[in-house]
Amino acid sequence: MNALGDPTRRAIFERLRAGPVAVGELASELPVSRPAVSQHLRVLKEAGLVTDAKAGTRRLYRVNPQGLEGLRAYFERFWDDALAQLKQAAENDDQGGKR
Amino acid sequence: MNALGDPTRRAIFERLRAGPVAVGELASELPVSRPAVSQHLRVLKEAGLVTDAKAGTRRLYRVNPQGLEGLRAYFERFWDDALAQLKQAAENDDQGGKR
DNA sequence: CAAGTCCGTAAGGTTAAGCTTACCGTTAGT
DNA sequence: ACTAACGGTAAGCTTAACCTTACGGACTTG
Repeated sequence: MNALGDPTRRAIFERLRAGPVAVGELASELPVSRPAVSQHLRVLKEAGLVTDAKAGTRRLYRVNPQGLEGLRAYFERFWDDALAQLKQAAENDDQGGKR
Repeated sequence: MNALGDPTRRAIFERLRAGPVAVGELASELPVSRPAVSQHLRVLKEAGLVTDAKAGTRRLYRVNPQGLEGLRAYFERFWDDALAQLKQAAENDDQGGKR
């Protein structure tokens, strides 16, 4: 989750949405250097959001559907709870808890 | 999205999932000071993830379902694209890779 | 083997994020 | 009106995130 907090990393992630891309190509399309892209990719990889595969001398990165599923489930749960909270607040004006 | 990048902010957000909470109570449950909580709440509010309402001398914060829906939709779209990408990659492999 | 790509890692500098203390406005109760 | 509780804001410091340059390893080709 922290991984998507950085704008550059989100840009990389969104670029990867279209399909596998090599590190150099990513760097050429972004306003940062190639090593910076490598570091961002490492963060994304450790977060389980992307996977990498050697392709000759290059290295292709792509989105990891499993990692995405985790985030989707996270927000889905949150969303359901928020709705339940709203419904309960609408039905009951009761406020418990503190005095 | 940047709003949920910070661990403390995520803790606040998850605490708010159970229902409306006042600023002081949040601070008492977290390892940070009350002003820090206020600042985090401001970020969350500007991101549209929470809403606030005066309640006497206190101020109750709660999760904003609309903001959550935006995030959910974002990942949903990503999820669909990732699946499409996977399917296409599988088809390409079927046709025999190129060299 | 030699040369050329492509990429990851290390080291260092710079900026911004997060936290704390201090101060002030607002609301409620006595 | 006075006091106390609650919370937002300002100023300042500290740490960590991010970027760049420099270097070295892995792989392919002539």
